[in-house]
Amino acid sequence: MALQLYNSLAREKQIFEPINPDDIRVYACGPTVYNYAHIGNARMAVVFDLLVRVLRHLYPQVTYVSNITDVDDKIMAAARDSGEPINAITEKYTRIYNEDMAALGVSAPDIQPHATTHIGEMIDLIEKLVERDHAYAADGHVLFNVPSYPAYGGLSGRSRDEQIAGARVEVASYKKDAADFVLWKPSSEDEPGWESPWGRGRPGWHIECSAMAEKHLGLPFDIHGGGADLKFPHHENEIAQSCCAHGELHDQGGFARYWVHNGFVTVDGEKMSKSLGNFKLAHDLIEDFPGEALRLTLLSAHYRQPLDWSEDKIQQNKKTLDRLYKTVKDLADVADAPDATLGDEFLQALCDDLNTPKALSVLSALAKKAQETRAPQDKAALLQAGALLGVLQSDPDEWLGYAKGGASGDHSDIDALVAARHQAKQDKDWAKADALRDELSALNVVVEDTPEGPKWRFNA
RNA sequence: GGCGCGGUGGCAGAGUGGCUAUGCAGCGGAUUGCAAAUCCGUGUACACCGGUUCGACUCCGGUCCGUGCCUCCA
Repeated sequence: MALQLYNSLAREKQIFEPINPDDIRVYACGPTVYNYAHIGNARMAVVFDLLVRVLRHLYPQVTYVSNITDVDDKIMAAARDSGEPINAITEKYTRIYNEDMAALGVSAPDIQPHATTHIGEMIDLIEKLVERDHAYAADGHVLFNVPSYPAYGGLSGRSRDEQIAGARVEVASYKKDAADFVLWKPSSEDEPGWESPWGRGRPGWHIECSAMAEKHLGLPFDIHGGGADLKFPHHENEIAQSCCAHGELHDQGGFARYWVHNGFVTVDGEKMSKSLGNFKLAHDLIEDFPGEALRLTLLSAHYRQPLDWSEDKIQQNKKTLDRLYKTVKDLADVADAPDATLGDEFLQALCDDLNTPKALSVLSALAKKAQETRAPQDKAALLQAGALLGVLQSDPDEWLGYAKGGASGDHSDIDALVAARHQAKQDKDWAKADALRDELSALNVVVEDTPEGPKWRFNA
């Protein structure tokens, strides 16, 4: 089945044609690790996790690289503010990021390169750019000369003149052109730095992704992604650096063929951002809600659309999962069908530029069908569809609260109340039975009468 | 100002030139001592104004509103 992706570079949906169908190569810009990731950051991780899952379903091998930016002025500022060493901060937040994303069902990338371990590759790349007259050293800095790359601006769709007209920042005096950007900058003694042909310094932001993508994937590779706000300047600059370093002055696809950008998470219609203070940390949310409910919420809108975040929406998606898990529980005695294949309609939805809302509607239809037919292949189709989305993989008893937390909890009191109510029912003492139900409700316990006798669970 | 995206039923959210999206919530019914679950039924939705068309929510033009990027940003 043909995968279609909206390619930001072409500004249209295109059929994905791999460079080498035997190894699909994907790069997504990862976090700068100086504090907790918010749910907007998590959206990118979940979206690209899904894209990689779909690619793995379609192709025999996928190499997914997503970096950790562990050298950055914001990290230095965080270190100053907290008094902690820089590497303590970056290690801490890298670990937390990976844990939090795992809680959202995000599989680890195949390779998670750190910027600080690729300084040599960055210096090599900068040297190439200097040799080819695309970059120049000035005042301890090395800058990329934007006018040397005529195709500049192709991704974000703005000419160089437009950028200058809109420039909000003061232009440093050492720049030849207002649009030029930093590849390397000097570090003072108390700042992290590496020896280079231009003295002790550290890389600018954009060069790391060019260097790491090239090292781990080779050029050109298939798909490069990230949040929509990275289109300009970050991705624009990556393209400029990588294409110019290799003499690809005209083909913007000389770096990556397809550019995929996810939309923002908003709050009350406004972009979630650290400066507005309207952000929700993934780390906090996973304390309060199941990761799967958060993941489903992130997938409930198409990835390129804005997603307005609210607790109500999480609850709604949790209820959807509750219903689906009830279906799975219902089908517990239906045999597995290991050789069953994923339904076409479901895969088609995801192959249409990751149309997750459509896919979710198919998922509901699959659940309904499986419930009706109780056929092994229908059950398998439901579970496989869930697996591709990264949901519905927990134990339904666990999810629904029937699993009572193993040996840790003593529930003899609840068992006694349930038994007493059952006895009252046998005696047709409805008043007493209802009173006991109320007591149990107060303990957050739901009792369900089934043909096999009463069952109870904690109200999740 | 430049470039872009969007306005769909109570809410969320796809999609299509003519045929039920779907989910959550609600309503009616079946079932149930009660409840839960399940099943059946149930909504004359596509910002506004023009145009094209046999027919537009879907295409074109305009208007209004919201929102994003324009070198911190997923």
